[in-house]
Amino acid sequence: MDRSESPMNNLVSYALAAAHRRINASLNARLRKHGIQIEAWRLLEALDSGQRFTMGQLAEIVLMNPPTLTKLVDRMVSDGLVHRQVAQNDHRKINVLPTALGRKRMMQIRREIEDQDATILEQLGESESQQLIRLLQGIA
Amino acid sequence: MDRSESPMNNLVSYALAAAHRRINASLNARLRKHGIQIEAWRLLEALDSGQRFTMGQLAEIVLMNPPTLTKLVDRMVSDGLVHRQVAQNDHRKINVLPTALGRKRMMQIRREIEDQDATILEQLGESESQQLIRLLQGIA
DNA sequence: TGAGTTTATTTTCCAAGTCAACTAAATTCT
DNA sequence: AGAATTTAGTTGACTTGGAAAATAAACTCA
Repeated sequence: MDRSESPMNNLVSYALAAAHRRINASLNARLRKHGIQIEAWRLLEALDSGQRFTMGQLAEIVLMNPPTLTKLVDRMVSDGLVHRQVAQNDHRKINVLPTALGRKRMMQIRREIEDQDATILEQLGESESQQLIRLLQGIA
Repeated sequence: MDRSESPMNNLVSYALAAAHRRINASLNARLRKHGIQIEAWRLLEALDSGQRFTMGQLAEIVLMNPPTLTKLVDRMVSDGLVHRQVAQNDHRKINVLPTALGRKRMMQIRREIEDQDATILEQLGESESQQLIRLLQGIA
């Protein structure tokens, strides 16, 4: 097992960045034809549960910083995918809600993502994928 | 915060993105005090072997697209960390070489990175880290 | 040889991300 | 109550990233 091609290859952080880059690139290529960003899909997917989420909660879920999320939601609002609603109990908080179009778009894209994930599953095998997820969750 | 009901949490791609985000954030925080970007460190680290690398090879190693790397190298040149040299055998290719300052800076930062990686190693354990790296390399 | 193609890197123009400052609502503390 | 503090989200100035086009050197082959 030789991975000492460079001193970086022994670092978890590098292996993680490399793997992330690769799968993100292929995910992005797939989503490009839907004209949507991966974070936007995650947002729609989270919203699909029917649960109400605030901007802050969504920022954590979609893995973005708050200012970046604000701008993403701005774009999604003008694309008619979601809308904002001030929370009734706390007027500082903003709930984001999906539109009918948003839900529809999400369903289309979900297939693409599952397909992508199936490719990884096939490449690594079922049990190794499970284990990979487990190890990754140990970090995050 | 349990959101394992969400369909995203079973996806390798999501677990990977979440783990990557977390470790990158902590790595960035550490490197901020050195005023350097993680990709810049990777570049200096690669160059440290003494091997000559072209822009294209470096783009792969530091995990950046060529246009982005061009800009990073521009910045590093004006910071006095590296310099460019047209390859003698093929005048399309550009070799990037470290300056004395670049080498010095790299050594300082290497400690920071190794320290960060040790934290992960501690958190996951030696053998699980090895296995994580192995699984990640199966993807990349 | 030289027109046509491929390869390496950079440029341009635009989209997205970051940090720090800001607004506004809620909470805390005398 | 009401000044001070904390929390949620946005804004603005600036930096970085990305796709596609441009440049320029090397290769192909009739």
